[in-house]
Formats: sequence, structure tokens, C-alpha cells
Amino acid sequence: MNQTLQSVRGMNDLLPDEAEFWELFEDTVRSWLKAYGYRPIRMPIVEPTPLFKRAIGEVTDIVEKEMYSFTDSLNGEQLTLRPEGTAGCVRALIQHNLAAQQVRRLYYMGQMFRHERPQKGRYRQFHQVGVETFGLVGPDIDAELILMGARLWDDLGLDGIELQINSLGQPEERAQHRAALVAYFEQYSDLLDEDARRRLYTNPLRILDSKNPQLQEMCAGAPKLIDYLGVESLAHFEGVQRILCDAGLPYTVNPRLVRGLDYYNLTVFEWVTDRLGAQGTVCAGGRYDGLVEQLGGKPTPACGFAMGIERLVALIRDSGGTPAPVAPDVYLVHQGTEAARFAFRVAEGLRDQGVNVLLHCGGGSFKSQMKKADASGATFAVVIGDDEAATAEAQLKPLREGQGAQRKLKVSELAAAIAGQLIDSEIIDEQE
RNA sequence: GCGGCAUUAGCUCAGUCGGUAGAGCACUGGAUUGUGAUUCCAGGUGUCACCGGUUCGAUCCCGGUAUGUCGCCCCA
Repeated sequence: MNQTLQSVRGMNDLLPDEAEFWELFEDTVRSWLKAYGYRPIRMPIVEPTPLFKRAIGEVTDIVEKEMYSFTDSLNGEQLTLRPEGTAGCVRALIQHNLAAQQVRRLYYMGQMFRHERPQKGRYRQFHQVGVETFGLVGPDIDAELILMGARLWDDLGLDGIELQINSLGQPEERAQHRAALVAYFEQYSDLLDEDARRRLYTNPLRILDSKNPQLQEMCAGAPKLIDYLGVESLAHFEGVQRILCDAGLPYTVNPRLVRGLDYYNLTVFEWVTDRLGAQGTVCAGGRYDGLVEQLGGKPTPACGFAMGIERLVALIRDSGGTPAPVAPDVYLVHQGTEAARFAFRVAEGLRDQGVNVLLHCGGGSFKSQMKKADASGATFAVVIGDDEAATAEAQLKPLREGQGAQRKLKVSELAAAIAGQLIDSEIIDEQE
């Protein structure tokens, strides 16, 4: 195997079986979004590096060590392959003044790039569906975004995905809590392990997640974020929960749920499964009211989430979802010079009438062509030799059970006969 | 970025106590020269991931690299 001709580590090819699966997933996602009135937007994969530094935060792991950043050698611009979609979406919103046009609900799907060590469910090029809303203060829209998730899991036939929610409050509330938390941990600095010491000033909230049992005991008494939330923040959080309760959607309030990106405030949520090992989060999001202004736009409240497509597709696969491969209606078998010329006309004529035709190419005996017809999964073989070509006829041979014997038909009758039998067999399928 | 495990035919895998390898599936051809799926016959495939070391000799032992996988970090 030639080492130089491999895909980049963590960036994978999707072969036809897998790609068909993805198309099915994408179809489901699009009709789900349409049901909620969301409209598509497509942003570039490459954006100016400062966009992500300003949006995500200079001191986050993503910006510090995971971004594919480079200098355009032709003009010296600092560019980055997008590590997430929200920043670019907000940039587009501001640049085209979409908020003024009452565009409030948007979605996109596409690849993102983070230079992490690849693992199952975590790749350097990965794909997200992003859903963003602008100009809506919530909590109704927060709850809508959460409820949408539940419907999608249902549409995809998935269960066992659990909802966790939390409120991060406003930045000043969070800052007060963080200061109190650091002060608390400093009191017990002799108890902190190496890991916790490192996080004390970078990410003190993560200390609460420590698996060290001694630390867990001490953490139980640590200041809680919810005690630092003001009246308005609490009311917002309660408003979200009320709608979730009204909808009968079960959830867990996880006070330790935080986000890896700096721009979130108030509502945050995650949909989590225990079936994907270490990468259990399939969908996560929350409110980011300050981001639009932070990036130079007019103050605009916003809320959204992102789903990991690789993770969701893996879940669907694991739960046994394997779609039937896409098969043509007809495999067109032909032999002879005149038959070959005629076959092209027949194939195009059938396609004109809505029949999916795989035209045999490359010659070979009838026998070998029939083998390929069978392997293609086609419902029918249409067989044309020079005899048929001479009389503008074709043999219509059913390849599957219960569809009768081979018939010789005028080419002009072919499409109708195929359509008729396809409908008949669908009725039979439904009765079964 | 850190640690554990793995890497043999297109796919799934077996195997050699160190003497350069096999099965199933798939593929190709044939069973009276124009017809698939079942059956029968025949056929081919691999630098045993890559680079180096030990050895008379390595796919098997050792080291490094690459890729995957599990966990950590972090995250969708």
C-alpha cells in the first residue's frame, strides 16, 4: 500500500453504501426542518481566522490547538477551515443584514474541521447539522429548539437519547460564580490533584466533573451557579422548563453542563447517549445573545444547536437501520452491433417515461450480463438482441419472485408494462 | 496532545513454537455457441501496513513510523 496516497488522517471517504445512508439521513433532516419553518443557508468552509478567535474565544481548546489555520500564500490572508458553524452563520447574518429581513430560523449542514486525535465518533473532518435562530428572546424558542430534537430522534427511529439542560445565566452572573468557585477551591488547594490544579484558572467548572472520589466529596459543597442567577435568568430557565413539562418531555437538569465555546449564556442543553463510548453527545446547543453584537452586528438575541452527523449515523447503524440499496428498475442487456445502438435509444426512451435504467456497458455474453443484472438489484432485465432490434421489440424479464414469465413486447409498450408491474408488486409488498 | 490494544487476499478472518501463507464470501470463465439467483467444474490474486534491528533466515521477536480502535484531555 502506497503510504503517500491515503486520505488525511481523520478525514474519511464515504463509500456508496455509506453515502446512500447519509443521503437518507439528510432527506429526513430536511423534511423535519421544513416542518418547523427553517430555511437553508450555506456558508464557505474557509473564513478569516479572526472570526473564530473573536466568536469562540482566544483561550478555548478549539482556538488554541485544534484549528486548521493557514496563511494564504497568494495574498497573505489569515484563513481557517471552520471548526464550527455558528460563527460563520452569524457573520453572514450581519454581512447581509438578514435580521432586518425577518429571517429568523436558519439551518445548514456541512463539514467542520478540528485537529483532534481521531476516535470513533470524532474525526478531523466531521459533519454537523446546525440550526440557528435570531431575534427571538425566548424562552419559547429555546424550548422549540429542544422539542425539535425529540421529534427528530423519533423520525430517525432512535431511542435512548436523553436530554440534559442547564442555565449559564448572564456573563456577569457567571463571572461572580466563577470567582466564588476559584476562591472555594483555593481553600482546599492541598486536596486538589494535578489535573484540578491545572484547570483551576483555565476551566474551574471542569473540576466539578473530576472522577477522583476525594475531590467529589469536596465538590459537593462548592458554590452552585444557580445560586448566582438573577431573577430574570431564573425566570427564563423556568420558562423553558415549563414548556418542556407541558410537552411531556423528560429531562435532567445537570448543573455541571457547560459549553466549550465562550459565547453561550442562559439556556444550554445536550442530547446524550451511552451507546457511543466516550463521544456520547449527539446534539448540543444553547443561547448566545451576545455573539451578534460581539462580532459587530446590532444586538440580536440568538439560540441554536448543532448535531454530529457521524455520531447520529453510527447510532442509526448500531440500532439496525440498514436501508435497501438503491436499485434500478431495469438493467438493459444487449448483444450485437445493431442491438447496442438500439439499446441506447430504448434506455433513453424509458428514462423519458420515468423508468430508472442501468444500461449494460462493456460487452460480454448474455450470461455474464444477466449475472450483472441480477447483482444490480434491478426489478427487470430488458433483453435486446439483433432480432429484437430489427423489429423494435424487447424481452421483458422479471428478475424477482412472483412477477410472472418473460414476455416479448413492442418497445413502445415497455414503459407501461414496467410501470404496471412495479405498482402491482408494491401493492403486494404492502399486503405482506 | 498522552496511554493501552490492533494492522495477513476486494471483504470477514484463520495460521506459522522464526524456514516468505490459507478458508469463506466476492470476482472471472465454463456445464451444446441468446438469459441471472440454487448446483457442479476450473481460475487468479497477497512486497502477511511501512522502515529499520536481532538472526544463517522474520509475516511471526525488538524499535520507530503510519493508520485504526479503546480510554484520557476536549468536544458535535
